[in-house]
Parts: sequence; structure tokens; C-alpha cells
Amino acid sequence: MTASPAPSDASAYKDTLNLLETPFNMRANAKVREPELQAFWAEQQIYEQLSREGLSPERPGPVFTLHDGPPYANGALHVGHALNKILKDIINKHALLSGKRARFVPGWDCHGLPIELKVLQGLSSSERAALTPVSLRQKAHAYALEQVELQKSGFRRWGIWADWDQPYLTLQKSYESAQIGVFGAMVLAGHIYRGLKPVHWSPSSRTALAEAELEYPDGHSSPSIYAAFPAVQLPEALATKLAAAGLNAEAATASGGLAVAIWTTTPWTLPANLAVSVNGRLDYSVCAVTCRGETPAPAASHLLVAAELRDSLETSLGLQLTPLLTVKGAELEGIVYRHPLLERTSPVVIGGDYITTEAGTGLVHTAPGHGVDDFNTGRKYNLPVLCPVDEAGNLTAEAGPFAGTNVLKDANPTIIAALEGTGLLLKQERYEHRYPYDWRTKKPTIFRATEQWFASVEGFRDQALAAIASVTWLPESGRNRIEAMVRDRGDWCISRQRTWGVPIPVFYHRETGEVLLNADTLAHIQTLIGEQGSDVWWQRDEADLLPPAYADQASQWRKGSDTMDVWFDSGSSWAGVLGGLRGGITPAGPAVGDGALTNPEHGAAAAAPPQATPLNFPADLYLEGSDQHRGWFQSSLLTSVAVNGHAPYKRVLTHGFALDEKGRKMSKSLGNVVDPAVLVEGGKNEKQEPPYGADVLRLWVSSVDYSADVPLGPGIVKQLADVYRKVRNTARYLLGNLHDFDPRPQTEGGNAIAIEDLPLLDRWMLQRTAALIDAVSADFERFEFYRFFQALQNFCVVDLSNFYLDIAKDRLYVSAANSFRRRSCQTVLSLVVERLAVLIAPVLCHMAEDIWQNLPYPVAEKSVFERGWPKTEADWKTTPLNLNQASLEDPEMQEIISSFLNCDQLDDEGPIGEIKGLRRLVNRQLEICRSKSIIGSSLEAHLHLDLSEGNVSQGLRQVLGLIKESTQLEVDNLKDWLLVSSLSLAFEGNANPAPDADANADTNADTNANADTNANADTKQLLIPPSTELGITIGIAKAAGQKCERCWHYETDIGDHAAHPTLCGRCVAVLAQNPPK
RNA sequence: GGGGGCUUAGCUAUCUGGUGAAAGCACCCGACUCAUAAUCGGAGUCAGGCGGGUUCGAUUCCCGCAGCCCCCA
Repeated sequence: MTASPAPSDASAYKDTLNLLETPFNMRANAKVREPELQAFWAEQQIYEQLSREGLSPERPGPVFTLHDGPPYANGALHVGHALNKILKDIINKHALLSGKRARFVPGWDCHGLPIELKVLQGLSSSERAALTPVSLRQKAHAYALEQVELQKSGFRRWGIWADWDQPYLTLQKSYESAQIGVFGAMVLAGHIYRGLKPVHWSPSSRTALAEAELEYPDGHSSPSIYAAFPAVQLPEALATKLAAAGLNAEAATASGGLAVAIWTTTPWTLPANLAVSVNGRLDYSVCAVTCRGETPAPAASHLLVAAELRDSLETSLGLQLTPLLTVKGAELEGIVYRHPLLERTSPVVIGGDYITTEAGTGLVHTAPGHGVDDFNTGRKYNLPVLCPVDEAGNLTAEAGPFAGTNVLKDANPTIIAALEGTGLLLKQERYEHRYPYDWRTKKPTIFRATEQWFASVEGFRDQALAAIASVTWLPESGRNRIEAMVRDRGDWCISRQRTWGVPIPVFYHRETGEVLLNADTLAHIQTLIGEQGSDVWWQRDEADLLPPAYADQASQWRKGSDTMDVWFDSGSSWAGVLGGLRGGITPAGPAVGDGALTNPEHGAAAAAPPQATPLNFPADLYLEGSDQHRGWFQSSLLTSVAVNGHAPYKRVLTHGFALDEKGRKMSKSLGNVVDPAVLVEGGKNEKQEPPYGADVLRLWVSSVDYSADVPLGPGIVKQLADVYRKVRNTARYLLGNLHDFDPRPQTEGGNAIAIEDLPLLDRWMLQRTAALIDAVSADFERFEFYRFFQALQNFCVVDLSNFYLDIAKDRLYVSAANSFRRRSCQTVLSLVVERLAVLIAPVLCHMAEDIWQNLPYPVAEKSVFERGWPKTEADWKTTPLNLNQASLEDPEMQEIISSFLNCDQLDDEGPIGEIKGLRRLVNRQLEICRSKSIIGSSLEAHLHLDLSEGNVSQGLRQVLGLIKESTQLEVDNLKDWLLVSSLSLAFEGNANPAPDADANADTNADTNANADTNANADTKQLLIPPSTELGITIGIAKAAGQKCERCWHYETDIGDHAAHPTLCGRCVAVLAQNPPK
């Protein structure tokens, strides 16, 4: 052995250490790096290849279809979009890594009122006047495409993988055509009908609205009135009872006699009143009216009210109500009353349980044209659907003297005034309640009976409920939610009086109004739209829209002007995208030139990329916010059940809403909005709003339990950025210590140590990694990504950084470059980093790829995503341990070995967990010394452990026995694991002070580290009083000898080597192998 | 107004009818200066939104209230 010359400067020994070396930066520089990585994926066609071939082209994996619910093509992306699309992407990327062909076709919902209004708002009044339906539609089309591109670029920046060049848009010809196909199939199945029905109507936008288009702002108040409707006729039985109670029929029905008291918050509906409804099961009282205080006498001597409400009505009406007779509501049927304002009479009828005693009088003013309950009740009694209100909300001639007034303006006061004039107004007051507003114009809506097209849910409700039962709902509560909705919902109004949408392809006879809608016309229009797009409906006249067979009668027909509810658009995506339409009416052929999406199963592959993976129908998964139980989940279900008889999806996963850190909704007024674009790319002031990158946004999505609402705010983002950096630094450390490592086995000329030759410590690390793989695999399978997030953090922080890597520093830096002690550790680092990269890839896709691209040795896969999901290696857990032969045969030791090998759960560390516990105790003592400035680094300490007391935990004693038996003491060495320079250990039954676990491991592998020769251990002076905890007595002494300049350990042989007077024997030996340059 | 959901340390998350439930991060203190805009160590914090009930005993079961969120009318 030849000693190398000593470096001139002592600190130059630093250069003889094997320190970190990697271009993988500590800081992500995400703003630049993430787009580079995305470009790499694009160039290498990683997504395209994996989604079409799976991991192996020879054996393509199963198709997995997560069908994208189309966001509305309007407005900037918000964190809700991020939550939704990133969740989908995490699932898809995990599927791709698992070998599935997860092709993701993104979609956009492009029709509808908001876009139409947006376009209209951008026009001057003269432009607006000159607008034709076709030109409006062209502008809306262009606007939607613009918005799609904006949103698309945002999604791509988040690292979402999808067929971005072949998305589906509900305005595409092929999509529209498929949608007509769905509509047609429903028509032919008898599920579509036309009828007069009260629907939510917005006078401000002159259209019917879907429930989804309504909002209920706070602070709405309506003018509520109590009114008396004079009875003019009584049923026989009631008249008899009344007479017995002292009120004869003649008096009751005379002017100023008995009246029924009603309450309404919509006085403007009074002209449409055709009945008063009562609840047959409630009690009602005929009461004599006496004036009280200043309240003027009403034009009725007796009032009929719900018995339960009599008290409260006395107060609110300011009248004394003396009950004469109380009867069930059912007995009131047959009363006829006179309309208080118009010349007609109407009946009292039995309504339903919607009539309660919570407010009002228990008798409900019923206008079948202006309320759903009213309509249903009216239908039972064959009442006409009277609707004296036009589309602008103006009362028509049918409203008699009130014609011309507007329901949102002067109709109420006018009618109230008229009522007051008759003496039949009992009371008026403002009433605050939630009231539906047009979501777009923010103006109140009304119920108004109009001619509409409906899908008769009644016709397939049972099938729909059966379909719901066959779907897996995650979380399970989603099932009850949608089931209740479908069970109770009424028919679906699918028509809209708007221009920007897919037309309802129907013709009306110009004279008779007869409807023309059959297989012929449907197929013809479907083909036309498939070729020309739905503009054709407005561009052509009837002669060119009707099938040839109707050519000679074209002039008799008028095309309809209604468009479809946008929920019907998106609800048809299973047909437009997944090709789920079978049977008579099918989607039209390929559309050219609009990026149309097609399905190979229907022979329409022209616009699709070559070898496009088919999509599954029903889809494997739908994943949207929980509000879509009423929206897309339901509209998709209803159309699919109506046409196919089954649901369009196998599983439905829902997520909550993104709220701020206090759990409140994000809003501009609260100033708590997190803009995902700012989070990713940084704000105007990058110091205040740094560019965190897409991975941090993605990490957020993974970190929260999305089955409930999820919080997000600046504080949370900062924490996530810290976690991101911790993971990144851990990966960087792994990469940086592999710069001279060849992962091939030593037998093939590489540096990797065989698993069966690894020391205990390394075997434990592999076990932990295996446990992580198992746990995280299950987390992804169950879509419980927050568990992955927690496990990842704990793995990086606790297992790696705090324990394994902390101990590894000495092995990696100090030991000779090619020593077993170092190569064994590198073997583990290499195995861990490659698996860690894959495990984080679904979530931290950019970091994972960055790690992969910075692996310092060649790997077979050009992208981390080609590696495939890691499997737990069996031999990481089961390979025999490297222990002395004698101990392997000892039955007691065999038990310990098996307890080591069998700890395969993440929360079960097995015997090594005991060491961590010991470390905590030791660290506590070291910290006491540190706080007294007695020592700094733990290497300045000599540790005296006395376990001879007897109540030391069995586990600790076992694991110490295990270490003692290791044949690789240069690694499995307690003093190294506890990061002290020397150690003496007294065991139970071992009166002699034990062994100072000694160094020189590199050169003296056969030294029994626990066989002490240092009889002075006991006499070393303790720096602080020894502490005893859990039976373990810990004493801290100053380590003997001097600090080695190179490895910083305190050793007694410093100065023994003339060439390196400041080094310990171990370092001298290392330098002999690796001479300094 | 009706239905559903949530409420555990500053943040995210876990757990449980019964001794101190509780991890990681953040914060505070300290060490190192060979992961250095890094790394290591130590310490503290709530008796689990509020009120009531069931029970020998509840954070965990039930009811009510409040706040927040979603859906419906």
C-alpha cells in the first residue's frame, strides 16, 4: 500500500470525496423546463404510441375509455377545470403506465345561450339589427372555436395528455349528425312529444330555460298577497254541514258571504287562475270574520282557511277569525267561486301534498299555465292551460283589462290595485324567498305555458332506474342522488327558442299545424347535417330540407325554429364520440374539414388518425363534478337509456368543488380566486406570485380528498411547493450519487450488487420501496390520490431523507468509489429512483420525466412512461438475509428473520423500526449536549448504550441481535446508523462493557464490529447525566481521538500515517485506492 | 323552503366506543457547512365546530344548532 502525498491544504481532502454530481437542478425552473418536456413527449409521440399500442406493440393492452365531459366553450379556465381535467389525466396516465390503451378524446360544449349572448353583446345595435340567424350562427361558431383554442392551450400547459388535434366539439358536423340520430331514435321509440306546458321562461331573453340555466340569488322579494275568492256554489254535503253550523248556503254564496282565502307571491298569475286547490288530508275551517283594529272590513263575512293556520292568519291579516265548522279538504271539492277580477267562475279542487300549512292559507291559487303543480292538478280536472302572457312577459288580451301590462313591471301593482278596489284583497306584503333568475341576464324568470318539445321520461323511467342500479357510483352516495332525481323528475323539455344550437328537425303544416317528423325526414336531415353542418337548416328552405318524396308538397310545410337544449347536445356524446348509436338511425358518414371525430366501428375513419384506438362504449368511466348528477350524467343516461336501454358508462366518479382556504366559494368580490394560469406561469410580480409550474397544480389535485369539496389558496400552494421541492431534492440526491454507477450486474461488468448480497440496511430500504409500490398501486386503483400524496411524502422524508440517505452519506462520500460499501448503496439508489420516477409520473409527470432524462446511465426506455407501472419484486422481500451461518440455524433467530422479511405494509417497518425508536432517544440526548454547546455534530460523540436492565423491548433486542449477526458489518453497523463516531454497548447478561463498534470497515470487512477491545469505554467521561428510558440507558461522551479531516469521524489513529497526518486509517486506505488528482 | 355533504393541531391527511389518537409539512429553537436558495436534530400546539342524548365511558352512535358547500323548489 502506497500512501498518496498529502494535499497541501487540509480542506482539499474534500476533493477526494465522492460528492454529488448531476445536471438535475434543485430548482424546477418549471416555466421553461415543463414546456421542454412536453415538447419531448410530442416529438417522441409518447402519448400517441402508448394510447394506440399500449406498452407493447405486439400485445396491445386493453382499451380504457375515460369519456371527457365537455366543458362549456366560454371563459377562462379556473381551478375547477384544473381539478377535473388533472384528475382525469392522472387516471389516464396511470392506465397508460399499466399498459392500457387509454386514448383520451377531449370535448367542448359549443352551443347555447351564453355564447349566443356573448356574440350579441359584441355587436352594435345596427349590426344586431342586420343579423340573420345564419350570420349569428357563424359568429357564434367562430367565437366558440376561439374559446376552444384558448382553453385547449391551457389544458396542454397543465401536461394533460389527449387527442388535442382531434377533439370533439358539439358543433362538429359528425357530432350534430349523431345527435340528430339520438333524437331520431327517441322519436321513433315514441319518447318525444310536443305539448303545452308551463316551463321556466325568461322574459328577458324570451326563451324557455332548463333548470340548469337558472340561479337563485339571495335577497329576492315578491309582492305577496292574501285574497278572498267569493264562493258562489257549495257542494250539497258541505252546504248541509254549514247550515247546521249556522251559515246557510244562500248567505254563504251571496255577495259578501263566504270566500276562500288564498295566498300568492305572483299576483300577475291571477288572470290565469282557473282553480283553487286544497290538500284533501288537511283540515279546513269556515270562519266568521270580525274586524280588528284599523283593518278595513273585507268583502266577505266568512273565510275558508286551513284550520292549522287560523291563529297565525288572525295576526297577519289583522282579523278575528271565529271557526264555525271544520272539515277535511276533501269535502271542499265542488265549491265554485267567482274570479275576483274577471267574469268567470272556477272550482275548488283537490291538489297534492305540495299543499302545506307552512305558509299562506292552505288553499292554493291554481293557474295551470304558470306552475308545474298547478299544471298537474289542472290536468287531473281537465282544466284548460290558460296562459295570457306573451314571450316578453306582457299580458295578452286573454287577461282582459290587464292586457299590456308586464309581469316583471306593472302587472303586479295594477292587479293588486284592482283587487284592492273589489275589497277582496286581504293583505299585501313583501315576501323574501328564493326565486329563479335567468343565469345569464340575471333577471327573474316566470313559469309560462308554451308549445315545447319534450322527452317523455315517464316512458323509460324504470329502465333508467335499472340502468342506474347497474352502474358503479363513486362515491356510493352518488347513486342515491341521481336515483332520487330520476325517480322524481318530470319530462325533459328539450326545445329552446334560440338560434345557436342544433335544430329540432321538424316541419309543421302551414295550415293545420300538423307535425312532420318520421324516419324519412329524420334520416334525410341527419345526412344533410352530417354533410353540411346544422347551418343547413337555416340556409335552406323547406324544399331543400325535405326528403325527395316530399318535394311536391314542400310549400305546405314550414320548418320549425326551435333548437335543442344544450344538455341534449352533451348528453348525446356517447353517440357522437363513443359511437354508441346502433340500430336504424346511425350517425352520418365522415365529416370533412371540421376536425370531426369518428368511430371506426361505423366505418367513418376518414378524419381519424391512422390506427386510432377505438373507444369503449359504454365508457369505462365518466368523471365530473357532483353537480353533474343533474347535468351531464343524467342527460347522457336518459338519452342512452331511451335509445339503447342501458347506461353509457360503467363507472361514474365525482368530485367536489374547489373552495378557498376557509371553505368559501371563490369569488371576485371576496378576492379569494386562485387563477390556475397565474399559479402555473406566475403573476405580474413574480416575487409575489412565482411561477410554480403545472406539477404543483397537479400535486394539489392529488393532495386533497376530492370526494368532498377541496380547498385551495396561497397558503396551501406554498405548502405544496415545499413538498414538491422536497420530492425533487430527494430525487436529485439519488441521481447525484449515481453519476459513476453502472446499473448492470457486476457479472456483466457493471457495478450493481445482487439483491441477495445486499446488507440488512439496504434490504430494509428495498422492502420499504416495495411496500410503497404496493400501497401506491392500491391508491391509484381506488382513485385515492391523497393517500399517494401522503405516502410519497413520508417515503421521501422519513424513510429516505431522514434515515437511509442520512446514513448513506458516509458510505457514498467517504468510502472508495468502487467499494462494496458504496456500490451496494448505489444499487439501492438506482433501484429506488427508477421506481420512484414511475410512481410519481401520473401526478408529477414533468418531474418524473425530468428524472428519467437525467438518469446518469443508459436505460431501455426513452421516456419514463414507457417503463410501465412497477411491480413489487418478490426477492426484495423473500431473499435470505446475509447473516452468520450459525445464527441462520438458530430457531430463535429464524423467528426474527421472518419478522424482518414479512413486514410488507407501509405502516409496518418491522425490526428496523426499533432502530428508529432508538435513534430518537439517542438524538434527544445528543440535542441536550448540543444545546449546552458541548458538541455540535453527532460525530463528536461517543455513545454508551446499556440495555442490560432487562425491560428493553423484545423487538429492539432482537434487531440488535440481528445486526450483530450480519456478515456485512461495514454497513450493518449500529454506530453508523446512529451517526456517532464510536459506541459501546452493554447487553443483558453481558456484564462486560460491550463492544465499540469499530470502523475500518472498508478494509476490514471481517472485523467483528461488536467485539470490543476498548476496555476504557466505561471510563469515558459522560458529558451529561445518563438517561434511562424504555429500559435503555444512554450516555453521551466525547468521542476519543481527533477528527479526521476527510470523514469527520473521531478516531484514535489520527497521526499514525505520516503521509496523511490528519486522516484516519480508513481514509488513508481509501486514498490508497483512489488517489487524489 | 326541502334534500344531501362537510366541520380533528396554521395546512393537508389518517384513526378509534375506553389508557397520551395523530403523520408529513409550516412555524419556533438548534446543528452542520461533504444534498448548501440544501441537509440533520429538538420542541410546542387541539382534549377532535357548539349544545344535548344513548352508554359505566364518545372524537368515534343518535338528535338539535351554527358555519360553509352542492342539489332541488
